[in-house]
Amino acid sequence: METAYNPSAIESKWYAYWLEQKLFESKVDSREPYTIVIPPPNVTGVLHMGHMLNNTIQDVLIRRARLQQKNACWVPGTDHASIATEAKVVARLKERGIAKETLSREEFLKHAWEWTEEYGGVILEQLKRLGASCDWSRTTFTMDQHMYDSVIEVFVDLYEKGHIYRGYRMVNWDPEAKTTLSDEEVIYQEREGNLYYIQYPYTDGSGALTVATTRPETIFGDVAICVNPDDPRYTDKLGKTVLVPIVNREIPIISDTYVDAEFGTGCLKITPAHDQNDKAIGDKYALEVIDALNADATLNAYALHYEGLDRFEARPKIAEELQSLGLLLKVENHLNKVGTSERTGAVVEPRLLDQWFLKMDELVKPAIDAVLKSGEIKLHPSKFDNTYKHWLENIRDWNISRQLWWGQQIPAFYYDNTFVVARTLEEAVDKANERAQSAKSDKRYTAVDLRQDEDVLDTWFSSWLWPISVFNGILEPDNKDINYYYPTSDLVTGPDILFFWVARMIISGYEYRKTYPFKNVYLTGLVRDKQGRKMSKSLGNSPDALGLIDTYGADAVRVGLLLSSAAGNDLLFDESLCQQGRNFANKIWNAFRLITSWEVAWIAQPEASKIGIEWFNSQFNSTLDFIEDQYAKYRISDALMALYKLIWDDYCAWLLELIKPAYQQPIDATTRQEAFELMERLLVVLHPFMPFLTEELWQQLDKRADTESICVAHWPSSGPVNQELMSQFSHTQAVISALRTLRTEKQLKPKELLDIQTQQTDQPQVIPEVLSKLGFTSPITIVESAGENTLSLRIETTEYYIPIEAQINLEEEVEKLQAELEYQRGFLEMVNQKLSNKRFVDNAPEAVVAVERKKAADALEKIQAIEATLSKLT
RNA sequence: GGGCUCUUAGCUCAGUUGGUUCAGAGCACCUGCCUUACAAGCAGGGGGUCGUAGGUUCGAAUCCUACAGGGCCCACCA
Repeated sequence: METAYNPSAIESKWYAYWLEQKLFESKVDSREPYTIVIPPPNVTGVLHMGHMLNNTIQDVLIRRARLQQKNACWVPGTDHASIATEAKVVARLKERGIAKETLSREEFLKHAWEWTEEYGGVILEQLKRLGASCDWSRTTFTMDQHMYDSVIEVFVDLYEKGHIYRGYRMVNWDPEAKTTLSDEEVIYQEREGNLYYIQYPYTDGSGALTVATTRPETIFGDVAICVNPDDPRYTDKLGKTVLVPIVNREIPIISDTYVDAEFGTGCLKITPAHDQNDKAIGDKYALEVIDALNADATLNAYALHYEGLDRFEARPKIAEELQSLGLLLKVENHLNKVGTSERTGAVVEPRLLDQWFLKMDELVKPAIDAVLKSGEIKLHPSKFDNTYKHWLENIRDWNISRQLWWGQQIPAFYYDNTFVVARTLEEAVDKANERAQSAKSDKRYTAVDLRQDEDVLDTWFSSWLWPISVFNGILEPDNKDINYYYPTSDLVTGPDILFFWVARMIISGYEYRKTYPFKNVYLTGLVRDKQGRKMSKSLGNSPDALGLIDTYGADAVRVGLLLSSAAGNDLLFDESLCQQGRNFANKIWNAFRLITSWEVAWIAQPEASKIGIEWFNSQFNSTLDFIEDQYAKYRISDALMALYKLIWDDYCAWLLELIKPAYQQPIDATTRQEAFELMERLLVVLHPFMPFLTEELWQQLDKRADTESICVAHWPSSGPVNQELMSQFSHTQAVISALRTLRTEKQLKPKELLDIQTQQTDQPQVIPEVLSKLGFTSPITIVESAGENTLSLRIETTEYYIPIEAQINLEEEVEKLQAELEYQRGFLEMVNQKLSNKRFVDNAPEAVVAVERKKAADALEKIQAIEATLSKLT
């Protein structure tokens, strides 16, 4: 065996083996199911650090469940991501000189499917490199036929239940993608802008009214000027009219308490077509709506000679013209929040459009209760409860239509001046005719009379069904998969899509399965770089995920990611984390090399080995209990760290050193057997974190049948813990540590056996066999006095004081002892002071007072011992 | 603007109901070792008045208040 672990060949070998053995495939059976549905990545996405973290956690959970003999099912898949994917397809077409507008819907979709087939699923292949144990036979794409049909079914159903409606409303418009966005898809950013003070001349020629605006290009849509009714500056102006500059259109001055007299000049221009609040005021006072913008955010004919110009290009030009007209009073710098598109980054334009909405007020109720009242669903960490609650309680109707082609086309069919909602065109024709019939109309419709809505549904309107639709639970609500696997067990995702996705899945779960979609939600943190910056392409600070696997091995990367990422905490990623993972893999590799290198002989088991193994069993059991507890709390990092220490410190550093035979000496059969069994148990517990390494070693550790894999080995159960032995052992460790320190400080040769003489002052006992095995002889004798250049001194360990005999420098030692004496006297005084405090003695629990008394007694004892030693020396 | 949350060693973080075991872990760092599993290692070591200022208490990293500085979420101030 090589002296270092070399992951690359091993990883591909075992992944292929796992697939071949179908170890990740799950079928309904009588075992307890453990289900995770993957947060489907964008079908054309590539693996980044966030995915790696997220999917490693899922894999850890699913592999552990598998070892616990549960029926583990991890459903993988991808999302069609309508805006993002459509944008990419449009860009590629543009490169080839094809404009989307010149294509029919069918032609465009053909290109989109081509793209999907070309790049789709690359990310799933990359997940395999990471070791993800998904049931690939269940791979699902949100545009698969049954997934598509599920979405349509749900739309029709919700429409029929009255939850979906069509409305002419102010919506968020992305002028780049030329589609509407939901409120959640708008990201507000602070931008440096200007506040323009524009003068609107009174029609009666009595001067002008000054209005402050950040968007002078919208003056073409102005329909009124509004002031606060209590603003004394304007009370005599109410009822007058002013002229909109440039277009010279006459508009009234009105008043409403909405206007803040403190801001700007206290005058607000009302532009109902381009601002949510203006629309509200416009509606209140029955004002006209003038839309001065085109879909691509260029100005239209209302803007006269600015027609065709982009809104941001027009802005300074309009300011210039106003300046030349003498109507621009001043321009101030102004910081304001601008809504931008989550996908394209374009500045979002509020627009009045006919759109489809999902009414949320009723649907949301069970989703609130599930997390905050019944506790059916738990968020990890729970600090997200508040955020979740706030969002759901203030939820607004969801705009679910998108002006795109890539996605599920809205199943609404228009004819005459009305529409029907139906699963298919045929069904729509029938419905239209039924409706005509019941209205006693003679009119009859055929397919050519009906025209389907051009829009598609928001991507999240398909992903909110994911935990149900991957098991086909919408179309066949009683099939055996959905009944068995749903509700799923755990969901692992980032907090950035808590609203987009998690909350909505909970809503749809209660609507369509009458129960929660998952029991636990593990929210990971964001992966950031060492400086705490978000990883992004433009900063170039995002490491190549697959490159890391190539360099360090998948196991090492997994460990590196997990070691320092508590749930919900951002992870400041640094490559050194992977190094730590690699070092750990190597440590285990070498421990394995050691135990498999021994010759076995039929000799008696040394006492030290026997004790060591008994101790390690206790240590293992107590650590396993701890690990189970950490898993139960979803503290994966802590579980891993405990295991890391168990393997590195306890197994390698202590146990192996204790049982290791002398050079080229054989080992007794019992010890070797025990060491192997312990290693095997450690490998199983480690397997969820480091699947490849553990499989390799597990296979080499014993003869395994072709079909045997650590993936389906049995998770060990905890056993009894010998507390007394644990205590003795840790005491012995402390003594050894103290002795080593002494040896280092006194610069004794490493190999030199240090004769120590210990005096037991209290339980627990040191274990002489352990001391001896590790290079310290330890006749238990009491040293009464110091000889020449020899001192009986006390070495402090955590709890006890052990007299040690060693060669030392007397002067130095005296100095040290005097310092120690002073310290102890001060300490004693402090404790005595506390003990003479009546309030303390009366109020503190008995045990606490006893501890203080013991401290005092110990200190006194120490002082006396030091004084005695000093008197002998001087 | 509203709400939530955080501040503990150089870094990333544990620290449950205030009380022995509370001032910890991993990494990094320093010193000495190429000792026959592992230098991707071994042995040892130094680091913190727990953000600041008050308060409650016999006792505060822990509870309360204010302040300072981060972070997150939400919100229509033109």
